[in-house]
Amino acid sequence: MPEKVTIEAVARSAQVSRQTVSNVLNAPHLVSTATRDRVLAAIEALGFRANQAARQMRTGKSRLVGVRIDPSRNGIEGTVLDRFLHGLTEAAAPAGYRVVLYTAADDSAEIATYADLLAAYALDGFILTHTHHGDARTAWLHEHRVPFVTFGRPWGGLDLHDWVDVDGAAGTAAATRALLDDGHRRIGYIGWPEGSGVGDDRRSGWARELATAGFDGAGLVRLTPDGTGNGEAAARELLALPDPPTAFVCASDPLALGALRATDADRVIGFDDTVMAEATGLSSVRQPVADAAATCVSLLVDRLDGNPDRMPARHVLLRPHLVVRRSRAKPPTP
Amino acid sequence: MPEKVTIEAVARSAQVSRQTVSNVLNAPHLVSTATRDRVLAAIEALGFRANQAARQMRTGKSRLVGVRIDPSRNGIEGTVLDRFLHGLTEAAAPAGYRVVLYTAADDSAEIATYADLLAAYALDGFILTHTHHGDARTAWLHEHRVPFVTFGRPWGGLDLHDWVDVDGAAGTAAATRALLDDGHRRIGYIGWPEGSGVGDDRRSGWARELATAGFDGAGLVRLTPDGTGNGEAAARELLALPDPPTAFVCASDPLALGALRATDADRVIGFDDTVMAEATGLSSVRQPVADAAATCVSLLVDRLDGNPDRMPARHVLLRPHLVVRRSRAKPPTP
DNA sequence: TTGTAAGCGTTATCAA
DNA sequence: TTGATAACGCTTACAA
Repeated sequence: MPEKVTIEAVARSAQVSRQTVSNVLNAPHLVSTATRDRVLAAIEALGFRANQAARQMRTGKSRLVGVRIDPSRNGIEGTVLDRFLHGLTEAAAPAGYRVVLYTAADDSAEIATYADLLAAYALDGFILTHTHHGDARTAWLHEHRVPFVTFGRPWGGLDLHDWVDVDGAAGTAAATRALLDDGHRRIGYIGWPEGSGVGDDRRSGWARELATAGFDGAGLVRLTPDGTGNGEAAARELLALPDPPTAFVCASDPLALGALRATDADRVIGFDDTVMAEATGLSSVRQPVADAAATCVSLLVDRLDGNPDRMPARHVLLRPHLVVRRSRAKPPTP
Repeated sequence: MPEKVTIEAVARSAQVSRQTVSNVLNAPHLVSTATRDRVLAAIEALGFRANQAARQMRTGKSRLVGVRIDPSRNGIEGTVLDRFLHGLTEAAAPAGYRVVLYTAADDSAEIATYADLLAAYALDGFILTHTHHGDARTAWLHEHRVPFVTFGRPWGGLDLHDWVDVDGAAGTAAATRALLDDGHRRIGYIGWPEGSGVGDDRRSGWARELATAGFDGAGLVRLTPDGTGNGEAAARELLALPDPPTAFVCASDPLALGALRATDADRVIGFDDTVMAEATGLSSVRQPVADAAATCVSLLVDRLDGNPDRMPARHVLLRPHLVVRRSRAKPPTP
């Protein structure tokens, strides 16, 4: 390991006391320009980097934030979560923070982990994903005054913490709009079973856009989990209708990929713009995941560096955009 | 935040000195059973958790290991990396270690980050991915005596560090074997351009298995990067041959998905078993990523807890397995 | 503007 | 077997 350079060594090298070096670092305005430059030069020359452990003992701050990493359950989340983690790590570093990972099987296990991480490593805050109705985690963190930001709205829970989310409805609305613009009039929706905030949100965008355009989506919905063949079966059911849809908006790329086996790519739009969309030339709604991550970091860091308490909860809703692949179909002959 | 419980509080509560509590934690054999139980009870009752920063100041160990998180470039790596990170985090926790993330644009940036992470946070070690020929990172870490394990062989570089890898050749060999068992005799290979250790390795498994069975793969190879349409184009080229292949082994799921558009799923096998394989019912070779992660952690922790120096480099090669989806085709009529 | 002293929570050393 | 003391590297009073 590289031998360690302490503040003491810098002080000796710059011919000042330890405290002056510390002041250069933490309160530069207290130090004369001449000494500051001399100290800075010494820091540079020796490659000094303040030891966090020692710093933490005095300040109580670790400059570490925690994020849970999930097993990529139903796949999609995996790739989005991955981009999210990368975005967080990249945004946190320039702000002087590092990301620590943890896993947890459920909310209560996660809460136990908070306690552990807080006591042992003094994490400064957390970034939560997969918020849901009646989330025990946010309640616990709030109660214990631990700073945190969620990626995902509280979905029916109390709205008293910072959150960042992507407007899924706006995404499916844009997809629907694009299909309408291509002349489609009957546009089906293949999504997830009711009850998940994210799924319901995405469906509402399709329904809203269709209604706005004066068309009716009644009967053109099939709800099913992601999974082999599910998207295809749903699409076939809809296509077997007396007055079948000519295009599909889907809640996910796996579902869209299934629908694709029942019809062609120009009439199907997926969600999340995963590798499978890219690999098959499928149009898909892309979440601004890196933006979301950067925003989460920025909200959290604001709170950590500012006064954590007297700061109102802030909410940011980002708009996804449609990634169009292949030329879309000409108006269908009705 | 939960109020902090120090070793001092435990000592008072158990009517012993601070040092005795510390001994119970770090050298239990020095303490009588009676006092030990009393101290343990107090620890439990107060919910004491040793402060890592303070501990680190004495021991120099942070119980933190670093892992780089990449932007999911060409997609596949994203989902595999994601599973890997999850596996690492899950395996590290019971061993008392936490995972810290960092990003880096290239090797030299990563090396700069090591220095930073080591100086500021005193990370105990690193787990590296994406090893390549002439990897400057492993050289630097070795030179600075920083413990590390790589997920991936050194591919031509010096073999003097611990590594864990998946035997890609065994995977494509198994895929080839399965197609041979189904009666296929001319089996094409669609893979990545030459030069990447991983890609060359996968191709060699197909070639070897075909040769072993007494068949010839000459002319049945197409090499192309992952990307929209590439797999399809490659498959079509091969199918246009005078004596075309009846089945395909592919280096990745995106390539396989492309090939799938040129022929049917029963004759194509992908690699990495990503969501797209699952969503389309494609057979694919699955890497034991969680095993690999657990093995990396175990090798690293061994080295950290044991004597880091006098320990020979250890290498572990894990076997992937073929995930068969859909019934495979009957022997083709030649 | 700079320096002195104290203390954060832990463990290593050494004495009892 | 247990306990007192010092030290890890830093920052926050406070004094010069």
